Amino acid sequence: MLERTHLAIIHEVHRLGTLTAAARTLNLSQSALSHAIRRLEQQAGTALLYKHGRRLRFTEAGHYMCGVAERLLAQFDHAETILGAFAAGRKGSLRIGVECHPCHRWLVRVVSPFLARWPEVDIDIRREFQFSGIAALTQHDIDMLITPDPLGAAGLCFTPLFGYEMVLVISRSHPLATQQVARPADLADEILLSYPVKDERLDILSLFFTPAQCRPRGHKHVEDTEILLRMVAAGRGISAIPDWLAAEYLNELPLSTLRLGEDGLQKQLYIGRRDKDRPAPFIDCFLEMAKDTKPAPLRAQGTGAAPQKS
Amino acid sequence: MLERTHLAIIHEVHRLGTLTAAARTLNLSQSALSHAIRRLEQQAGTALLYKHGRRLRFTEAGHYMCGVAERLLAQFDHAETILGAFAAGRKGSLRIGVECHPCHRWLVRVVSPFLARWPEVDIDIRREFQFSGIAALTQHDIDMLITPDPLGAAGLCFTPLFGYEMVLVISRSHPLATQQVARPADLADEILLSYPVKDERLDILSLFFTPAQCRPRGHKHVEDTEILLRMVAAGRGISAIPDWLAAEYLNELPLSTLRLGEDGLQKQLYIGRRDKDRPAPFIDCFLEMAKDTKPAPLRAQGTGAAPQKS
DNA sequence: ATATAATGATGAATTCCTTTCATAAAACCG
DNA sequence: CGGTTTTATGAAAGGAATTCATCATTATAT
Repeated sequence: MLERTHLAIIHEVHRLGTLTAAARTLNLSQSALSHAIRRLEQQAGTALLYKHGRRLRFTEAGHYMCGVAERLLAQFDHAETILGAFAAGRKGSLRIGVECHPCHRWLVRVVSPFLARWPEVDIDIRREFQFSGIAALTQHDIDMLITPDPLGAAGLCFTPLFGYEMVLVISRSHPLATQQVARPADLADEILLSYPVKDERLDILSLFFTPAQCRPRGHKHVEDTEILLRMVAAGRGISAIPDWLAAEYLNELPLSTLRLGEDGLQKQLYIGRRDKDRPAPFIDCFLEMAKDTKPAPLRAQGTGAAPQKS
Repeated sequence: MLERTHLAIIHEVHRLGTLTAAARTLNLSQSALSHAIRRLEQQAGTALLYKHGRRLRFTEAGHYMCGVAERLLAQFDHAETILGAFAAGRKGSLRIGVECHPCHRWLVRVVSPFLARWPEVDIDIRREFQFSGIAALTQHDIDMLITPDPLGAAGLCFTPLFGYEMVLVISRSHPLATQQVARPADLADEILLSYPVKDERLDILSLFFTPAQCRPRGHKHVEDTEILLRMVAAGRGISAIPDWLAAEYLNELPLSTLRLGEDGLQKQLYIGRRDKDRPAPFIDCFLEMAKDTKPAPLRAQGTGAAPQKS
């Protein structure tokens, strides 16, 4: 029967390349590993490793088991961590996924007081997901997901946090800076700057340009908000960001904001979790604190759309 | 350390409600389960079960472990199922190298029915090799190699697939189109069109021109068969392709085929693999299917050499 | 109430599986 | 060709899981 030790052995052999090295890190003899693998292979009826020179290589089945090992060992480790948290009289750990690039600043404002109040709870924030954030949540890779796109999935529930408006940011010296509203056609000759996210997850493309059958002239990815906005201020492109984020920068940089279309691009941020999770009190608490933390208030001094926000 | 057996015990106790019942389904004694849980609890430092009447109830931590058990056990089971599929030879992947540019159409005719028959086998076709196809095969970069040049290498074995003849294709309006046979000297003033392959791997050069100490006037590389033959038809060059491939195009394009030299340029296609590979049944099956798939039959209506094929 | 059945807990003994030890075989490296 | 590194293997040792026998507790039936 496949056991955790088998997975650990396979994982270490994969990581270190040799049985001998793996044996060292596992505090076992090389012989023990060799025997263990042999036994597993006999039970499974298929080889997992084969000798290539004096090293080992994985067969297809072996490679498959590597993947299994990586996933399962992580889950074992996590389970033991949580068990330790229970033992220590606290409740556990909270892994939060964020599918909203600019949300980082807001999230920090939620997490800081939470950590103070639950000193025993570990928070882990993840932004990269193998597939989607939803999948990560379903598969227990994370415990909560902050996202503007609450795609329905069985066993999940989403709570609205706050509404906001995606606004266009342009340099204050841009010809359009005097307008209140931007239309797709106005921007056909611009370079769009965005976070490095798939096109279909960029609202300005999917909800603004594409319906108007129109595209900006170019599209570049920028990781960092500060740099992105400095590039916009320098007239090297345009971008779309949440109104509250724009508000934070209107004092510092020569930027103007415009509404995207007549009605603006209205969005809503949600927090999702598995609905049949044990009701750990600190999870509920995090949710409450998140709901009570609105984005930094707008200072009504920029131009264009942002100040008119509801 | 948390082991699979712990999870199995917790899971069964949760499912059946009592240690005694769980012990029965697990083929263990009630005592074994009791001891195992006790050990785990001591290591974890927290209780998982507590007596309620003469039954057992789960603590918070125990409930959490139930969830972990359910998820992890399912993954263990699934992993073992897949491992069984590997062992039974149903699952795997087949990386096929092709050292024969025009073989693509033929290969598709082998692969399609194969995929239908082995739904769990993934096929990956590779045409570019860092060194040679033979090296790729020896180094386990591919699992099979389709090639007309079975260069001997230790540990490899080659199975013949079918014989064919490399024929010269020229435009039907070419002065030579009336002849049956082409000689190197006839072609000294032509532009040779070929797939982008090293000169030494082009049979028309190494087996036809070079022995006669003669070269065509020019040599250009073309990736695509269709385009190559259209260029030939337009009189922009000549080329050498397998007879069966030529046959497919003789109806569509104004082409003529000529035999290369008195005896023609006879070739044979082989399929090679490592001879001490664990004999996965789907590999043998692929080989059988490849042997049974002859190239599209010749339609004896072209001119020149092709119709005389053996 | 009391006997009876069902269930879990526990310590000691035992069994079985894992690990180690010692050694061989193979492969790489100068 | 030795020296070194690495894996494979059989036998022996060690240790952890399991069983056995028994007790304690609680529910159920009479």
